[in-house]
Amino acid sequence: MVTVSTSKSPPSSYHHGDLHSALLAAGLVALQTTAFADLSLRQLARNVGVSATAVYRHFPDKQALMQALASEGIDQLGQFQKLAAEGAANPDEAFAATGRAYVRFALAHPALFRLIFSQCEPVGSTIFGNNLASQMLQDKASLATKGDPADTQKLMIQAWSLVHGLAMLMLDKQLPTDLALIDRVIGQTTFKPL
Amino acid sequence: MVTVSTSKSPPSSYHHGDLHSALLAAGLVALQTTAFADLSLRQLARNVGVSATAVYRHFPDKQALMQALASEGIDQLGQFQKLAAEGAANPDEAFAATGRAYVRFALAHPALFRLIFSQCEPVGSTIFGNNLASQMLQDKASLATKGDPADTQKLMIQAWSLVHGLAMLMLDKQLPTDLALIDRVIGQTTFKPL
DNA sequence: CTTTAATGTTTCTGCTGTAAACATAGAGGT
DNA sequence: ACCTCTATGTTTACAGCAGAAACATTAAAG
Repeated sequence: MVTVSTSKSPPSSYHHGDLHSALLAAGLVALQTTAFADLSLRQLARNVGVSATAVYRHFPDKQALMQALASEGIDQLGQFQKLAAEGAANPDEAFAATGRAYVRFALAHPALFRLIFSQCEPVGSTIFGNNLASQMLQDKASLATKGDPADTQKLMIQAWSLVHGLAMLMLDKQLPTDLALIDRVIGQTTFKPL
Repeated sequence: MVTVSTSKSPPSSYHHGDLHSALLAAGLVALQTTAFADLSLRQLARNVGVSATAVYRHFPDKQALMQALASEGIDQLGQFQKLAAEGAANPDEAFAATGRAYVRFALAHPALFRLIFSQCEPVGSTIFGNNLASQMLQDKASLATKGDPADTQKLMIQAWSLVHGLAMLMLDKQLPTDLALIDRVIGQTTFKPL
């Protein structure tokens, strides 16, 4: 997680103090209003008040910065899902809540959400493995399928596909961005197409 | 649909003959090996053998070209789905086959598939409305839900989200690109989480 | 204090989209 | 046959981008 260095460093000209974190923070801010494809290293450098090529002292290239931002996004998503699950009454509700949180996060942070998935393999294999909520999810799925590992895997993938598709279609304006629709599609209880 | 003009025009220097179609065709070819974000007007112009700015006589800007390509992609996807549905034994099978075709098309034409959805609103509201197979799909869904319009809509959106999510997760290497997995996730029969 | 490694800056190259001015050729009117 | 108009090309130019190379500054370690 990026801790936006509130700690030290009066901006004493030349050396910035913590350019690495500053760039990540600026990146996250920029992603609130800019599509990830339109992020420019130079613009970020300008925002931070540093020359264009200074970035390369901290990231080998643009993609490395993007990956770091994506990783940040994965953490935030996971935390958001965890929070949603904790507010649920029972495991089934928690499973559904995690799905709703997934879609809501995507709608709330479109550019960041897209960035996460634009980094394909790099970010450390799969989001799945890196998402803070995924272990908890697996447990709940396993519970719903009474432990059968094949069914559990199938349920997980179906649920993930459903929420991911819904999120993407809404982000891409193929479906209306409608919170009630999310609930209707995901359902209040565990997703059970088996 | 782009008919790759086999018809006329010996390339008599200066005037190309049918640059509009040639650019679309070149674009579709390029998309077989290049991510849509990496498509360059200049490269396309080079491939077609024309100066960089000639493009602007036929498309107001880059996005217009992209939209035209996206529209082409929607048609191709629709045809592919239609074909898949026609080979099915019953309406339920046809519905599932259309979903499988959706994912398979995405895997076979990743850049084109992504391009379609990157064009958000422009392409003429929704893919949904423009997809050749969508009316047929709606009929089959309506049949499965015994005509209830709310349930039909819900079924359509669930099915679309499921296949779209599966396709995107596979394209983004979050899930293995595994044809058997597609079948298991979509199921052989109509998707019935109701 | 001096050396050195980390972190900045300038300058440069080659790519991109696109605007403006100019060139060419084919079609229609005389 | 000739002139003109319009569609469709080309050249040139500009600004913004990612990134390489050479140089500057500074803080910390000897």
